[in-house]
Amino acid sequence: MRSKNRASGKQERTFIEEARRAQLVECAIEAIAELGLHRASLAEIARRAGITKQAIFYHFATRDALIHEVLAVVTRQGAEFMAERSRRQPTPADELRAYIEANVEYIGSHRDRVRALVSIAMNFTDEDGRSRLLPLDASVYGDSLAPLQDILRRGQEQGQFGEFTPRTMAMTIRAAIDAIGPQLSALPELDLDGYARDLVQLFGRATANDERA
Amino acid sequence: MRSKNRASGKQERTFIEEARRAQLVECAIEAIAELGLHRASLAEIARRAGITKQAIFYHFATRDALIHEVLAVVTRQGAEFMAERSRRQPTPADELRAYIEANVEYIGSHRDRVRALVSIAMNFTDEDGRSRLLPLDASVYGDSLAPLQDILRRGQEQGQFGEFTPRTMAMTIRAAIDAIGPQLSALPELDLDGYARDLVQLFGRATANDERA
DNA sequence: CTATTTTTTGACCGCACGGTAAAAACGTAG
DNA sequence: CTACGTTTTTACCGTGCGGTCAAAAAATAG
Repeated sequence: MRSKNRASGKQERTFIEEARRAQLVECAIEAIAELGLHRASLAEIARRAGITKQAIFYHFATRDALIHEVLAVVTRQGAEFMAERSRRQPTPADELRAYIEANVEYIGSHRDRVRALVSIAMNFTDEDGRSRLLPLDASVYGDSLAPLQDILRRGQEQGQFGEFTPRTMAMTIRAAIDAIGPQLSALPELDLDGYARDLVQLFGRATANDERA
Repeated sequence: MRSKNRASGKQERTFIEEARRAQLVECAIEAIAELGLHRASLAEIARRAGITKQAIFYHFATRDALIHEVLAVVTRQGAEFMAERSRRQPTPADELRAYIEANVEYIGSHRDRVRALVSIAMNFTDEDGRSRLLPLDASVYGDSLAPLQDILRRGQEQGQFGEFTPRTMAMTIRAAIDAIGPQLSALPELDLDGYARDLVQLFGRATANDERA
């Protein structure tokens, strides 16, 4: 019984249910990446899954629930990817380089997911204009910025980095990275490796300590 | 007769019509900035103008026409603002500083317009996902970047700037500036003057010629 | 084979959207 | 006051949306 699952809170999901949920999430990602959030209707997502719209409601209570699941899946997978790539680096400058390279690589190899994420972040709003993503807003302007700011501060304390406002530097680095997504849509042949190299050089100079011997 | 105006192409618009059009554009800007493009329905815009939805069709053929007019008005006013502020500067480095400062100032003093512009740029799409803003896309990834790249190239030729890829540097500068909008929404108390100073310093270092005597 | 549970569908609903047509209100010149 | 052109409203359409409900179809268990 489903009601038993719900009541007990346990996720005794069937094999089929798990598979369908995963499939629907994937189809939602593709639809959102391709059409934007507000055009990715349940009918459209269902069509891509080879299912009727009404069947979605068996697996997800509302459309919002499906979108939230998309968010959860994408952010979790993104975190896993970044965790894999960010082996310990000897110095803050190396950490910064690794951070930029890993981010650019992720964006390049997961364009659909990034596109979908951006579309959701920008358009998943309440009846008023307020974002329904306080957790994500916090993650974008907090969690996601925090590790960067941490690297920058440590670099300054150790004298490897010069004087600057860590928050502004962190925001600028993230902005430069996040700008890649839209650019890829406009000009798909963009040389990502070269771009990453440019960014590493750019922010290497911007963070460098001028007063070095 | 209206048809006469249309047929001749002449804009013999009444005083009232001109005023209504301007009012509707302003209301549309506010609605889009507040609710996002897809929630800014004709009914909502009409409500803000104290008019019925159907009256809009007398002044604008379709909703798209109204949105396009919003775009035209905002971009034109923005260009006027920037033209005013960008007095000739003696060196490329000064030009770059002036460019950053003028942009940040504009964003700070026209938040609604910037928000609306961003929402339109991100969501004004065709039935497929393709942007309906080739002119704006060109302006965002071309026209708007071109003067920046121009400054950067001249600085390199004159030896005031060091070695870097002008396109990447220009993209990063624009990304840093454009990131202000979303940040303002999240934390409205942001110190814009300080932010502008930080950016000027940051990109001053990033563009500097290391091999200077 | 049958009974039961899980999964999917078909038929709807109410709603808000962009858009249309015709009539009413308004302003103004003769 | 009247006639005429301008502006706005009232009354509608058709469409697609998210969502509900009961019945049908697939699985699964006995």
